Amino acid sequence: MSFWLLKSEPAVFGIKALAAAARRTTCWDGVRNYQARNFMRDEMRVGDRAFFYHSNCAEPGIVGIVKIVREGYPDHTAFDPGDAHYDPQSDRARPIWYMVDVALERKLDRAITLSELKAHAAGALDGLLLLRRGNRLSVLPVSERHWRFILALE
DNA sequence: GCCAACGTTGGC
DNA sequence: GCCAACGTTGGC
Repeated sequence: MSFWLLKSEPAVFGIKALAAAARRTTCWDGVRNYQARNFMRDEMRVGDRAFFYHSNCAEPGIVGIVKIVREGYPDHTAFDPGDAHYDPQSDRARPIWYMVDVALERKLDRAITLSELKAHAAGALDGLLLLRRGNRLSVLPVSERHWRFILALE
């Protein structure tokens, strides 16, 4: 089993929206970055776990845990001219963008904020991609060692 | 293939 | 709202 971190803006789709979704499940659509796509298309497996991270908000941080319930498949929002993530380069015969389905496993008892994670940047969380300067990846792997450490902070 | 311009991300 | 970082685009 592998571990991941998925970013989402709470104003767009936060943990509350996921908790309210049918079967507490959603497709992780709209990712338009090749590296992030490759992780979803090629590496995520059913049963993998991911941190649900709130970005671009007052208090960025990890707020929940989700599990991957469906492996990479074409992101249909790329085919829809009315969708904000429409990409005319992508079509059903040759899809460019992929997504996975995730289900909420649980909300954390408390949010683990970015500033709290940063406090360990030079120690136990050295190498965590989220903390790399200027990191903008919205889907990124987390080592098992880092996963366990972060959960112990909760 | 280089690289400047541009758009987006995301913390603050 | 600002701005640094960085991915993408497109002219050459």
